[in-house]
Amino acid sequence: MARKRITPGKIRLAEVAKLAGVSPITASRFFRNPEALSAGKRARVESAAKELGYVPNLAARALASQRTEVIGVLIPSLTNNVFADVLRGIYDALDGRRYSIQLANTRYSILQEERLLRLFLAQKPAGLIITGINQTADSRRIMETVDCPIVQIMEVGPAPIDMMIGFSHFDAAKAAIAHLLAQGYRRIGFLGARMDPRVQRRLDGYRAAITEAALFDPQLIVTTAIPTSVTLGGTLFADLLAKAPDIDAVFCVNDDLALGALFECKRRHMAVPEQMAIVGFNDLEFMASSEPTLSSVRTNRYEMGRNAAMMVIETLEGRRPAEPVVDLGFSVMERQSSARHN
Amino acid sequence: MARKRITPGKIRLAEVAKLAGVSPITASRFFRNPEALSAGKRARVESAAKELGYVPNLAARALASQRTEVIGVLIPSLTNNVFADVLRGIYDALDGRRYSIQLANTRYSILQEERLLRLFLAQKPAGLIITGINQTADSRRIMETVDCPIVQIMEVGPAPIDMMIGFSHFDAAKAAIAHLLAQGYRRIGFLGARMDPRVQRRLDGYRAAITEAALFDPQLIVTTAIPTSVTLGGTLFADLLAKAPDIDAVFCVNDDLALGALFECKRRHMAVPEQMAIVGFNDLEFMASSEPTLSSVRTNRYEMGRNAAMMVIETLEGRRPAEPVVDLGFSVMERQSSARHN
DNA sequence: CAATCGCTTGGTAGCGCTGTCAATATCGGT
DNA sequence: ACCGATATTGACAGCGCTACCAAGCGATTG
Repeated sequence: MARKRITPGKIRLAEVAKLAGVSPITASRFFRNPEALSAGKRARVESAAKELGYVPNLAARALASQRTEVIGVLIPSLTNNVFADVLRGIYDALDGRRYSIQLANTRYSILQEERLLRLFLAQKPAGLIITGINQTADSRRIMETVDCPIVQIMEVGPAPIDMMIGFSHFDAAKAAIAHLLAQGYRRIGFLGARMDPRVQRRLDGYRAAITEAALFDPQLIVTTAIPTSVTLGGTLFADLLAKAPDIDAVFCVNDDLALGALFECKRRHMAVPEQMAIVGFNDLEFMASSEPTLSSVRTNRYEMGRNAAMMVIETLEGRRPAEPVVDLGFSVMERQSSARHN
Repeated sequence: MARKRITPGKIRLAEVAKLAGVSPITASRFFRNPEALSAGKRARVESAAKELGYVPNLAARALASQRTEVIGVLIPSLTNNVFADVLRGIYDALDGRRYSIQLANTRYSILQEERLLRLFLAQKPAGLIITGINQTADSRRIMETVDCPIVQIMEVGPAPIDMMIGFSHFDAAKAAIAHLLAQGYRRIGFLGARMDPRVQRRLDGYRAAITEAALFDPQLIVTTAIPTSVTLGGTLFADLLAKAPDIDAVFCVNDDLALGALFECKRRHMAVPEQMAIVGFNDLEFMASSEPTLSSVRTNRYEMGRNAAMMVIETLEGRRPAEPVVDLGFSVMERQSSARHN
């Protein structure tokens, strides 16, 4: 038996079209490509839509058009401040646009990432933003075959899947060490936590710089797989001091560790920078207002998120960015904690 | 003319049903309510789906069923650590479940919130999580008429729209001040930034406690609409000292301000807590490992997010929580920065 | 003046799934 | 063995929108 499942009060495209005196398909076009309509009809549809308070049904649109206006974002952590800034950039770029964000947390697991990727791509996203350049072979293959703009963020490297925006963690760490060396420090320790691929590359940069200066010593390196925290910074710093009591500086792979190291210095009544220089990474807001102020490597996280989203949007709108790989660089912020070593 | 738009390679529910030897509707039921099938068919559909790598088309499902499996989340800030924890809780609760999250940032504007709310509700979300209890009258009316579980988070108060989980910011601030009073402090300053409704209630709590002790003095209060930061904490603390040089303690509405105040003390060579006690709010991770360790009011942010999501899910699954309003409480973490005043 | 072109508009059918109800199978009780 | 109740299964149409193609129409062209 045919029982119409009509929803009485709901305003559909057909209602708008009727009020505007056009066909439904013309009304549909108004929402997708207003320029295709003649000025008269455009105005009629617009006012009809406003009068009725029409809101398009995205599910119907997605089903009929076989695509969505959702941009998938895969990040490894929700807690890390670094990603908060990136996300803010992404959301800001999309503000007021038709696209929306679908966020997922890979928890630093590339297997989890692959699973989420399959889930995302099955729903035909308009675009994809994914963290880093270390995906599983399968993930990579899937992404190469899929037909939507993809931006890898947080770092740059060879062979982008599609587009890429970030900076060289290797160079950034190397520059931080170069700064310490230039300031006269010689026994420079390394503190690393979580040791995800990007942190690993910072370690490589440290190693390269310190080896070039013929100052390498494995005793100077303390790392752990444990997620980062300020408390952990203190602990790792204590470990480092136990292994190498004669260090005169420490490079921390992020600012939380640096802050933890600073507090540990205070607890031990070690003067910073006189007895111990400290350099962090990311340049979170607090680094500039601690006592002493803490040196760090500034990374452009908000811009990274914002630009990544813009690259996706522009590609979708047919204005593909001229340069698919964007290096946003970094800058070493030289502050009190790494002032010149007498 | 009828030209079928058939997508050749795609696996639809019909294909799965055919391979399993059942009708499409039975296969459909398998994915929504497996228990409704006989064991035999259930196994057949399951293996057919796996063999074909079937992934349901969510747009079609949403269109046909007139609902989505998306839970909308409205938060005022993406940067604030506090919400990072809440979000983590929400995402964790939904992990492995069918529901997904649609996140939106109100930027502390209830007008923006209302706009986003309309946008969300037009897409018929499965549920909604919204921050705070201060919505526009229109927002409130819209939410009251909509038929999906709604949880207000971050605080508790009278007249929940539907469900509510949080704690009393008034009581929490009052408890922090009570602690300082009990420790022997008498001239207790207040530092507030952003001054959103919840911060406002913390100010109310401060005022109530300090008035009860007959120690109220408007000179002790420094607030600003500027968003919070560590740097701002230092600045506000300096302002406070200028207005009331004789203060012996300061209560900061969040931990960033508290950290900024601590650094400012160090810059001024003021001993903490001997010359200046400091208490923060939220108990972020670093509070326990600073030097000196910083007292704070612990709030259960992760649990709040997690429970809010669970309340939505349980309602959706017909197991509505017995108690619609959950007070998660708080605890005053007494640390070195507010040690007993001689 | 017929042929051509580009712009705008409309008709038709179908996107993949599920709500509704009907039909059939199964079962225990008497 | 029969009956009604319950558990399973199926048929049909429709959710609201857009892809596709065709047609109308005035302007342009040789």
